[in-house]
Amino acid sequence: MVNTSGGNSCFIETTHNSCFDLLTEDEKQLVESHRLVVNFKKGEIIGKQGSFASHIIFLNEGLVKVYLEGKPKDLILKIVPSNHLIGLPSIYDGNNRFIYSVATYSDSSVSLIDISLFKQLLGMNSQFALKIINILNEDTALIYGRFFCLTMKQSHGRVADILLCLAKRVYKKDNFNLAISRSDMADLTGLSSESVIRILKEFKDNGLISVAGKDFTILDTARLEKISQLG
Amino acid sequence: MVNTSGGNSCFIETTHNSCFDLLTEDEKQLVESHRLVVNFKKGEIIGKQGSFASHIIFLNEGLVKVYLEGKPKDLILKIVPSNHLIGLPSIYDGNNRFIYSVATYSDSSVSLIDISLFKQLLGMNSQFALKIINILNEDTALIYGRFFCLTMKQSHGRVADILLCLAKRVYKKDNFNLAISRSDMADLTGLSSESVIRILKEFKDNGLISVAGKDFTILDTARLEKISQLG
DNA sequence: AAAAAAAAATGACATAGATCAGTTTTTGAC
DNA sequence: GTCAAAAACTGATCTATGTCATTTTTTTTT
Repeated sequence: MVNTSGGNSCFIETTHNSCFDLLTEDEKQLVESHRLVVNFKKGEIIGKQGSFASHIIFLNEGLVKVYLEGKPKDLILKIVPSNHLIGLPSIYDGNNRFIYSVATYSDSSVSLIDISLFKQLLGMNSQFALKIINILNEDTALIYGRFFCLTMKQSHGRVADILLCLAKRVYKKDNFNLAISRSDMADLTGLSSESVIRILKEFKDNGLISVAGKDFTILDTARLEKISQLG
Repeated sequence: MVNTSGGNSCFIETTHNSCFDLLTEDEKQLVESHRLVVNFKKGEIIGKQGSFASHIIFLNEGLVKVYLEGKPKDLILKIVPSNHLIGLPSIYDGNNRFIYSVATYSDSSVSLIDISLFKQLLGMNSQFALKIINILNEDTALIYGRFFCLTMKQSHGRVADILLCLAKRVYKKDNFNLAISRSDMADLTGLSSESVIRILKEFKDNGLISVAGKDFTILDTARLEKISQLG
């Protein structure tokens, strides 16, 4: 199920909301009463790498990117859709820092859960802890896949990969109106925007996709998948 | 403490044996009685990506690499020294598969702990589970650092990085006799062995290090660190 | 609706690092 | 200690992709 090498490396489909089902009524109540709902506009930063992580983030609605800040360019670790937990790796014995930055692609709503409450729950409820371990491990598999993709595949493979990912996981259909810019796609693939544009044109010329502005249609999934494997 | 961007990306110093201290005497006994000790020679494969992960691995003695298998080249995720747990990400609700391969750099001894027993312990003992979450998160931070290093730094930075890592963490002194080959260093840095050799020569010519065969001495840590930052 | 700003597209060029084809050195076996 | 095999090294290319400079298109603002 979890595909490490070769495959697609976009984001996890399974949602994280179910983990709260493992809490007792009292524990749920505790979370509910300590939950803060905050809205963010497109492009805003929800969490900043290195800063004190006071809360675990649950994305109610929206689309965000999780990334490491770099001098010339950032490294996007993953895209996270709604109903996912963000910031779990900040749960760390030492100081609870954000190990990455989080910013919105579109208007988003998040619930903030106090990190010490969250740790308390983990220490109280081992079934909940086990579920969180599951979520962390699923995430790890995802990041490994992306790590592999960005270090071992070359440009065509990476673009094919991201196109398939967008179709299959984000929009769940073969034709979609892309919410992100070419420059975002460049960040996502670790390429320059010029390269992304050139490769998209190539794919278009070869009948793999049709592109008109932000309207994309995947025409030849099979061939794209082949290219994604190691092209 | 955990350095994500910029810094060194080799492996984690803190050992994992302490996590077992959180078990009760009965639980410890259970682990002890189900533990299998196995020895591996240099270059042998301990775990194979994709195969069924029946056990969690604890490295008693030795040095191993954890890597994703790739067609032309593998991607080394991390080097793991003794007293570390390996294979924790296999703890996954679905099928327990190895999400990576594990092979020895040198003769090694491991303890194998049945994965369902391990899961059982996690479900029983929430303090233990919390500790495992900590270990997973520390690991995640490490991998992020390496991900950043291999995607954002160029060749000189990567080689400087690995040299510093070897000196600081593996051998814990500035002069050491390297156990791994240039080709292993290439794998570790994601470069070709020719490039590694050329850069080592360059560093040598510039008085940053001295190299004679497998004997390395770090001469100018400060400058190497600068190069490692983003060179 | 016009003007300004941002994003997308295109072409020319530069370059980091891979690949290839060799030579030299080291290691290991008998 | 000799020979064979592997590893280390070197130099000459090659190529994928980034960078830069410019134009066209789209989006946003007024």
